[in-house]
Amino acid sequence: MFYTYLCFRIQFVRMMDNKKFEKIARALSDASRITILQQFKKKKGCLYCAEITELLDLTQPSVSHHLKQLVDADLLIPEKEGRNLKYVLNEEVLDDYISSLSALKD
Amino acid sequence: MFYTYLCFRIQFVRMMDNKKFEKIARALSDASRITILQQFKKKKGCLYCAEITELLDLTQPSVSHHLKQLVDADLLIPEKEGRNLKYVLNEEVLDDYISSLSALKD
DNA sequence: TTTAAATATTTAAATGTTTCGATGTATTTA
DNA sequence: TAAATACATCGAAACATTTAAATATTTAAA
Repeated sequence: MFYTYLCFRIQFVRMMDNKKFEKIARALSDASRITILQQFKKKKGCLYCAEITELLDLTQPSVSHHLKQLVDADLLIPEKEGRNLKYVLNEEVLDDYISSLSALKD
Repeated sequence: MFYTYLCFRIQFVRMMDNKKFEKIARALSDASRITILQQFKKKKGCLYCAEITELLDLTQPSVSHHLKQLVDADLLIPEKEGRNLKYVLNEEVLDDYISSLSALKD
């Protein structure tokens, strides 16, 4: 006797308006910010502000500015830990953005 | 007797460098250009320059500028037809961009 | 071969972005 | 409580983008 399992995943896509889409695209349109996001892959989706500053060959105010763009676009979620700041990658917003892009093809 | 078909699609993902990714994201970070891309859904993936100019409440040179951004990012493929210009949505590049975004999550 | 139509380019003004130095604000440690 | 650490904000310079008016180019039609 065999059982066949059909596995699938339901993704609840929060529909994104154009303003939001534009903001995310703009946040993604900078070399430093792309570098930042790619680092999350290596650190299991969470990174500290200080680690990012080391990574980037930019001054601390510049890094702060870039992180603000990513947080304002909801791509990163900031979590305060004492006087340090931890950032978590917001995969849901990334998925919503991807869904909006896919919708352009239908 | 039953036959079960497992259907799948192999997508050949052309790996995209950060420069390219940045260019596409920037092309997508403007309200007018988002509006342009969304129109393709309604017109089966191809649109004429004149249709886009009507759509956009901008002067012809401005529209020309926006279309250039999208073409330079390879999101649109221009095809000359006499003195008209037809644009075709480049779904492959869109897929590559989506793949690069998905890769941020791994 | 003029003339008209469709699109591109140039130029310039207005606006937005990136960057850094200087400074401000929390928070922890001495 | 004073000093140190981590991060944010302000102000200004450099640079990029958006937009439109004017003009150029390409192609088709008269």
